[in-house]
Parts: sequence; structure tokens; C-alpha cells
Amino acid sequence: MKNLEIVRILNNIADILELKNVEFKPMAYRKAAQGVEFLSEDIEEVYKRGELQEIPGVGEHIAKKIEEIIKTGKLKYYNKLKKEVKIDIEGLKSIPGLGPKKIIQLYKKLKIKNLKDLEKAIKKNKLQTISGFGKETEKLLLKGIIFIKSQPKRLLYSHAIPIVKEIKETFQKFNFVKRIEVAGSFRRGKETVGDLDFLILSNQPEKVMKLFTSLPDIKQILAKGTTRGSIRLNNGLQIDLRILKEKEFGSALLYFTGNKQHNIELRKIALRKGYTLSEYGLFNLKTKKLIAGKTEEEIYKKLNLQYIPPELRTNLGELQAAQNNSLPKLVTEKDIKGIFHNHTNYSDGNYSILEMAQQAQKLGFKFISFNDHVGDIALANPLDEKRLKKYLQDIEKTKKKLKITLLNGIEIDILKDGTLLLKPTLLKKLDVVIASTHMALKMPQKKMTERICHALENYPINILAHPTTRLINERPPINVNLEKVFQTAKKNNTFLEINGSPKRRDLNSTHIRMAKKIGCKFAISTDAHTLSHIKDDYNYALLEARRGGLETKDIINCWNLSKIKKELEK
DNA sequence: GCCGTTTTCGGCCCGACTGTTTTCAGTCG
Repeated sequence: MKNLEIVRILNNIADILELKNVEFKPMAYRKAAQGVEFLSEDIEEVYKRGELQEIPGVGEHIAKKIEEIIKTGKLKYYNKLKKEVKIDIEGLKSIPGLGPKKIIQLYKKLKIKNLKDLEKAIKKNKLQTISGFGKETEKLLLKGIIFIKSQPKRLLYSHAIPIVKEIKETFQKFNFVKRIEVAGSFRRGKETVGDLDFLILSNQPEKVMKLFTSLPDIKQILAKGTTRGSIRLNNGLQIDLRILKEKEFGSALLYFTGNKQHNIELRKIALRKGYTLSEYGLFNLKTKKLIAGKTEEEIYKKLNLQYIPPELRTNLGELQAAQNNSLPKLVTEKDIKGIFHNHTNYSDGNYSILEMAQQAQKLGFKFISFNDHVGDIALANPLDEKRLKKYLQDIEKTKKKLKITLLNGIEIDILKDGTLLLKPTLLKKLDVVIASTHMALKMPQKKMTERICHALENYPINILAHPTTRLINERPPINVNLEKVFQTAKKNNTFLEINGSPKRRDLNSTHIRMAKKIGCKFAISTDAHTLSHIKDDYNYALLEARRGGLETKDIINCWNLSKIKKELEK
């Protein structure tokens, strides 16, 4: 899988060309890089089919370069550029306030090639000798270096929620705040956020800005104007604020929700229709008259587009779909009738079957599926056959005490050789068999693919859980041929899990899209180990499902119970 | 280097904030 390597090379080429002051080409290379990045399959497969130029942003010349990388593992053009420009652009660009123009100045005047050189030069106050650089710039860049060193990871979506809530509540206490919304990747439901963007409707901007720059936990005020401000919190998170008038709130919300590529394409569509679009509204190109701006809905409408939900705004085909009136009718919270994959104190959960079931019933679910561990992870206190019997009896007993439907089942390990600890005949008796990998995650791709496919083909598995086993910011995904796994799952009537644990979100939206194309169906699960997981975590899976463009027909949780039971018996 | 509901040539998204300037370039989102 050379996709990410190719993305990196294309982006690096864009950086170098930008530094050389080449016009337009950097944008072309970046666009091509994004096209490859969002590919839902191995680029070598695309190449074999001769369809490289079908990738958005890839034309004749970049396709040839990609071909060279696939064939030889190298790119002569890139190596030549690197020889010409011996600067660690990637590293230097990561410093806030440092862009291509300053980087080239630093190199020409002070021979600064990397972060180390830069730090040394700043400490000797050498930057001030260059025209255009002053004391403040030096200070800013030093702070930036320190920040980058201490800030390696993006914040989990679930960790951003309480921060968003607190800031919203702080502002909502004041009557000069008419409305407050959070935009950006948070609104799009991404699994991690780099920063938070708040939009506030107010006709007293000075008061809003004063409140904003005196929030608790501020480490640094990065910018402070009449309509825009930026702060950094002590935990490293950057918060951006825009203060707006009512007539422009919708266009600003649209703009700051992004993503960037979606915005760019949207503006191009506007231009083609004789408008110009900015965060201040949709205007007639000639008369400059405001056409729309109050709400996102009216802007999409004026552009002859369906309303596009934030989760889909990635420029991955949603604009064409909105033009053709063919956007998916995305699954919503109220469509979810029940949840799969819940653990109890029989294995590594914290609560009893009854307590977990009561919580699910209280939340209005129609069913809950229990899936405690069976397998070789001693850490999770797995069930042996004797305890499994007692567990199943306990579920039966609990059924009588509640209205909610209880489904019995297990989460069983797919062992190294692709076998499971329990026989197919025994598994067949359970309502819901979930299988997953937990150990030996570093196998080479061929072996790992065989392992999982062998399990899918030889055992009655209803749901393949967390198919890549990635843990965001902690553990990379396993090396597996997902296309083959998805095809095997489809053939054997196995649903693919969208695991809602905020660290997992596995499958992610890219994989979901790929699996949907193959024809797979999905199961939303909580992977709950405690009561709060039942309440919160299926929502993260739901976000991922929406980002993947899923509708109720794709997701077993949305079907009625008799259909669900029938499907699980297949 | 890419791309086309005006285009196979000539365009390529738009505006605020900052620092260092004497009117603007660079960066960021």
C-alpha cells in the first residue's frame, strides 16, 4: 500500500515548489495528494486498471510520476528537487507563523535548514538582522518551536466535548451573546480535532472579545481583533473565535465548518453561477449585492444544491451528489433501535447484565446485545465454557425482569491461526457472535489477511469487530488487505462493526465507504464496559457512519427486531 | 500541473490579523 508514501512525496514537492516561488503548481500537487489520500483502495490497484487519471487532481504528468513511484519506489524529479533545496520544509512549516516566504529568507540570509538551526539563530538574536523580521517575530517563532516540541497529538473528539460545552455555557450566560455555534472539524464529527472554531452572533463585539480573551486556562493570546480572535489554552488547544452579524451568520458557519476543499469547490460553483462566496455571504459577482448569508440552507439552495450535512463536507463527491439531488439520507440518532457489543462484569466490564440492560432500556433502546470475551486475552477475564453457561443462564433470567430484548452472545478472539476457541456448532446456538483480533497484531499483511478470512469462512460470525484494531494516537491499524476482508465478510453474511469507542472509531469513514461499495452491511456498537459508554459511545459510531455516507438500509441496528433476528441466523 | 454548463488556453478562493512597514507582505484559516 503505497498511498500514504505517494501523498507525502506529492505534498513535499508542493512545498519545495512553493519555496521556489513557482506559481499554481503547488496547488495542483496538493490537490492530487488529497485525491490519493482519500482513495478508498490501494493505489496500485487503480494503477493496474489504468485509472490513475480518474483520481481527482491527477492528470497526465502526475500520473506518470505516481507510476514511477509504484514501479521503482523512487521519483527522479523529487530527488532532483530535494538536491536543489536542502531544507527541512516539513519541520519548519510546522511552526506557526512560518511559511514558505520566510523559510526561504531564513535560508538565504542565515543558512537555516531545520528547526535546530532556527532555534540556535533565535537564541543569538540573529533573525532581527533580516529585513522584515523583528523582535516580535523572533519571540513568536521561539514560542512556536517550544509549542511544537510539546504538542505531538490531536485531541480526541470525545475529549473536546466537555471543553466545547464549558465555553458555550460561559458565553450563553451573557445577553450580548445572541447565538454561539462551534464549527470546524468538530462540527464535521472528525475523530480528532486540531483546534476549536466558535462563531458568536452579537452586536457588541468588544464585550465578546473581552470575555473571550479572559477565559480561564489561557496560556497565550494569539490574535485579537474586532471580529476575530485566537487563544491557546494551557492544555495546548487553540480556540478561534469569530464575531458575526445575523445577515452573515450562515455563510460564516458554512465557511468555518469547511473542510477547506469543500469550501474551495463551493466557491468555484458560486463563480460559475455568477456569484462570489465568502464568509460574509453569497454576492452577485457584478452588482456585489447580497444574495444569501443568514443560513447555510439558503446558500446551498441559491447554488442549486441539496443541503449537505456537515459530516459529508469533504469534497469526496458530495457536491456532485447534491447537484444531482442524490445525497444519501444519512442515518440519525433516532434510527438506532439497539446496540451491539456490550461487556459486563462476567469479563472486563464494570456492571452486571441487569444494570447494563436497565441503562439501555432507560435510554429507550429496543434491544441490547451482550458480548463478553471468550479467548486468549487473560487481561480481559475471558469466559471458559463453564462460565459461559452460567453467563447465558443469567441473561435468560434477566430477560424476565425487563421489557427490553436481550440478545446473548460473545466477543471471541480470532487466534493467530485464524481459528476460534469454540466450535461452530456451539457458536450457532448464540444470538450474536462477534469476532475480533486482540493479540499478535504485528503479523505481515498476507498472514493477517489469511487469519481473518479463515475465521470468517469457517465459523458463523455475525459481526467482525473493530476490523483494523487501531487506537487513535496510540496504536496503528493492523496490516491487512481490507478489500479482501470486506469481500469475504460480504460472502459470509458477516456485518462489519463500526465500533463507537472514541479511541477506536473502527471502521473509520474511509473504510466504510470502501466497504459499502463492495456491498457490505454494518453494525453499530458501543463496545461498552460501563454505563456511560452505553449512553455516549454509539454516538461516535453514528458520526463515523454518517461521515461514511450510510443510510438506515446499510445498518442492522436500524431494522426491526424480527428482521434483525432473521439476518443473524443466516 | 490541472481542468472545462464560458474555456483545449487561460484561468486557478477569499479576507482578517500581525509585524514591520510608511502602504504592505506574509501567514492563517
